[in-house]
Amino acid sequence: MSKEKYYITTPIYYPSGNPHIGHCYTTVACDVIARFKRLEGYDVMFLTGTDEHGMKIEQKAKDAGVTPKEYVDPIVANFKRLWETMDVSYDRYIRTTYEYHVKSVQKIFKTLYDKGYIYKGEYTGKYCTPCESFWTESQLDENGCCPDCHRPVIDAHEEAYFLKVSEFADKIEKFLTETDYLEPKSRVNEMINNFIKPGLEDLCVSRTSFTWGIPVDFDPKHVVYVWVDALSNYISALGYENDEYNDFDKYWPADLHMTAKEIVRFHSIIWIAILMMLDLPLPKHLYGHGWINFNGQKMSKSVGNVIDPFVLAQRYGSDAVRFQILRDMPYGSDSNFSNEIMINRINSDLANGFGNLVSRTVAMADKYFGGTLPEEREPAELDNELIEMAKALCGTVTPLIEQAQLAKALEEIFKVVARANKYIDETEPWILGKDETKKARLASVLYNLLETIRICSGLLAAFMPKTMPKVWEQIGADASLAVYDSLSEFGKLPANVTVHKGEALFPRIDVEKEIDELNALLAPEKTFKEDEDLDKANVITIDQFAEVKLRSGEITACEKIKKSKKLLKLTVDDGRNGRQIVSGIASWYKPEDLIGKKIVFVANLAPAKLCGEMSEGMILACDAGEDDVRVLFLDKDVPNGSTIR
RNA sequence: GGCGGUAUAGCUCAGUUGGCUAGAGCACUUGGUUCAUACCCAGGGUGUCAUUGGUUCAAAUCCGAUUACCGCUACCA
Repeated sequence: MSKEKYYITTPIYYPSGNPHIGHCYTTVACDVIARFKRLEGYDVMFLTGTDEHGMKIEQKAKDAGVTPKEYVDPIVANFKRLWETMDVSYDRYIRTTYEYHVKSVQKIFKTLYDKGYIYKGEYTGKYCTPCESFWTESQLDENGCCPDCHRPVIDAHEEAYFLKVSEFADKIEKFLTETDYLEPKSRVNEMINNFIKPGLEDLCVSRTSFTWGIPVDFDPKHVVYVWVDALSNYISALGYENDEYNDFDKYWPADLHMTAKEIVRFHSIIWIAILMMLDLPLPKHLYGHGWINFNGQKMSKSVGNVIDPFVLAQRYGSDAVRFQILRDMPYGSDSNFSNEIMINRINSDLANGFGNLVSRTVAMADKYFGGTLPEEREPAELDNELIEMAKALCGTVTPLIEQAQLAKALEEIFKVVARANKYIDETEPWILGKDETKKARLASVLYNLLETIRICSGLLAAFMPKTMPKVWEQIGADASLAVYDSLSEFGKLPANVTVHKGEALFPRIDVEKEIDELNALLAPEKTFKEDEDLDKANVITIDQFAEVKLRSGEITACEKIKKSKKLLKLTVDDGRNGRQIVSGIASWYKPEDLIGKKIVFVANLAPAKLCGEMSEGMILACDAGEDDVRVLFLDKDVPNGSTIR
């Protein structure tokens, strides 16, 4: 009987920066599923990797004065180090810079070209002449100007290859609506309504504006653009069109592509189109999960809330981190993360719930029987509910894990843990322990607890691979009892099992103390590169500075501009006739946060019309982080219209 | 602006095809217990089920309107 295969993938991550908790979530979720599938007896292929080409990396490498490969190598090493830290059991790691992948992509590109699915055309974009950069409409700033230098852009054309995805619109729509490929289902609507219904456009799949990528072998001034390059990793890593591996026939199609929601589009439309063009079988499932927010806001360095997974793993153990990020991720939507949530979760579920259950059970077996249970038993009616729950658990959890509903699966397991704790109170083993005639009853109680722990720990092993073997050691089970079939049977431990008291599995954490320490750790993290920008060429004279007229003002009214996501319309009391200023800060401030506040504005900026609203000036704000902006506020008693110098 | 979604206890959320006093976990609080990691068990809620109109014997649950918030809106990877 040959084992069934199971092929699961993470996206390949873009190593333009170091990995964070978001990468952890996707990868750890895949790891749990992969481990669980292995437990079930599947022949699992778990793939992860890095997507290392593209303009952004070329640029970052240039800034750092190294080659793109040199830039990327240490970051890739960090990704691998993180997966090691987090006990991620990937079977294969692909880098798009690997020779074999390059070969595959070139062949795929050529095949698509020969089949007529790729054709040469012209790409129209926005071009900023001073920056020598191409931009897309969506990248432009709120004024429709260059996002870097904020100067106007012009229409520009470059020769490029296009992929005829438009031809496949109907087939893709059918695939998305008639199969359960894309989960959660709400994403299907978004894909259909936003892309397919308005008319799917052909996709530009090559670039000439940068060189860090896979060359189109029959037209070397072109580089294969991300779509064909990155997405192909899922098949090139199995040896499709290369000699490095040859298990494509064995593992393809993928059983599950796991991704975060922002790249669902690529995996549900573009990837499917490419596979259809290549006449390859289509993957079975795509799960687009939500993001991890920090205290309800996006993660941001300036708030000190970027969570370094290495730090967390070091402080709490990788298992606790794995547990937490999966435990609170609701199916299909974003989750909240904070140090406090994490610590509370560790305390209540892991320390108080599961850890303490193991601790008290083992301690009693030790105290009343010297560690080894006698074989005599005395069952009672009371035992049945616990036993039935434990026996049914595996059957409940298995499909949940299959559907990537990992939070739900954990919830089910911890219901049984809670029931076991209650069972101890109901049976009162400490009273049985004092009565010589109740030894058989006591042995039954403890045995039932040990068995319940065995089943729970067997199912939890995919989630917390480091800790569960310690549990088995303590309850006197060896790993052979943590095989899948034994997890739906009750009574696998030997009747005269011997337990071994051990360390607390998950020590309780002092919440307040811990949070203080974490905050202290995060505070000095900030590093600034600004000084590097302040070279001699940027020095200005005091007269030049005086040309900018800065004044104080008070925001007397403020509202969102309906047509724009970013813009707020401010009415400012400038100590004179008042003026209206439009500012692109809606992502960070709500109108009610601003009304009544004193701000600094540029008084002599040329007026401009933004989204149909006149803006007379600009308020000052500071880039507090990668995606964080803070307005400069003045003291309440500063008169409106004062000169600032 | 277009398309979609959500609005339920202090917090995070369950509430299946409309049906009995609307639930869970956390937090809080009272009591119990002592085997255990100051832990575990039990009890404790005046929640306008966002607002509003409608369908129905009956609506948190279906339909309409309103408000608020969120997601997606394509060549960034």
